[in-house]
Amino acid sequence: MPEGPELHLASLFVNKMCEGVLFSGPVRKSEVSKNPDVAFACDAYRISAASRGKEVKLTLTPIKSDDTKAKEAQQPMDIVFRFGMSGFFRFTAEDELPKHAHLCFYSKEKPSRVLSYVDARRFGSWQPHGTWQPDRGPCIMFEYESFRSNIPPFVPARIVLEGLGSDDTCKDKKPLKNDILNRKAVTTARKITMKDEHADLLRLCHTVPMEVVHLGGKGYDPEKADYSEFEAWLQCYYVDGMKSIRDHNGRTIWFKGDPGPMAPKDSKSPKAKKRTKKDEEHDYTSKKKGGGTQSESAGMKKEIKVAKTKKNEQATPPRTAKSLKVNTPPREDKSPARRRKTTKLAEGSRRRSGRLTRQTVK
DNA sequence: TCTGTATGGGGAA
DNA sequence: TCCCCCTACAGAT
Repeated sequence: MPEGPELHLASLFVNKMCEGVLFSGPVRKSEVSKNPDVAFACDAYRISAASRGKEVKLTLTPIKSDDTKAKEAQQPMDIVFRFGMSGFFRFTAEDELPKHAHLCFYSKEKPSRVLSYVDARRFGSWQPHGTWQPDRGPCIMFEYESFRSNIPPFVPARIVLEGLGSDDTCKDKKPLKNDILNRKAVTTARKITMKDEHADLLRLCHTVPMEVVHLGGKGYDPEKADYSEFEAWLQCYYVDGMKSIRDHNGRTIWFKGDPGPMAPKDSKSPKAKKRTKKDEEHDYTSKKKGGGTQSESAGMKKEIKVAKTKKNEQATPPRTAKSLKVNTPPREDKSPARRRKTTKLAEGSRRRSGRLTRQTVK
């Protein structure tokens, strides 16, 4: 499922920060981004946001003035964002524009404030005049009934899904559609989840991200937010005592107990992963010492690209370590060193709350 | 300085 | 099915 909760929180963030703010001028794109320019310039406009699954839509709405009434009225523009691995929104002073800000909306006042789309890895994308991607499935958080009705049962998942109807048979039916899931409902859902090992898998796809959305008042700021509450909520991902295996795509699956019959036969934990020939070929940095092969030239090409990128972007001061307190049952190894290690490795990913599950079912 | 890890999604094979 | 698009950062060397 990944980023659902995070994208939704991003839309809430935009609406909160941009409420009452008048934006003005052109939308500016960084030079390094390969995403399309946003041909929108307006003397005065407002910004609002909505989310659906793993997409966020910004709507730029021009404000009519006497001047513009005489001219042709400018139309609103939707821009649909997908965050890739590292996208998020910030709202800052103009002189505090974040590194890797790739699309910027400037407020009308001086000095300006800026709503910026920030994306270090640049895997994210945006589409001017965009629409919700038509071939995506229903939003598991806010189109739960649709999500539930037309899911073809993948054969490997048959055992898990067997016996599930198209209807949600759980007693707690509050968190549907655009209803607001209150804390009481979350608690109820959690009790059901904990109580029944065979809790409805489809429902968990809905309740787990909704729990993240409703974790409470820490706000949305992927660079500065306090993730301790979220980290305490995690039950499996990077939690001491849990197991992990790489699947055939090299993706790490976290779980506890028996991995099940479909576990990759030669799978290893991430740390024990043996370096393969494919890894070597993929690793352009190690080619520096080699001699004149085709892959080397490809590697060098990449290096040049990397150097180019670094030239365009300023260095970031090192981040300070964040503390991690996991409020789950006591574990054997609680040494600060161990905790620091797992925390830092996971930090960047764990903060991407939506892609995490409390209990991975595989 | 080098290496491994994070893993969404487009597109080629 | 797999490559590729990218950067940040911790830990190893």
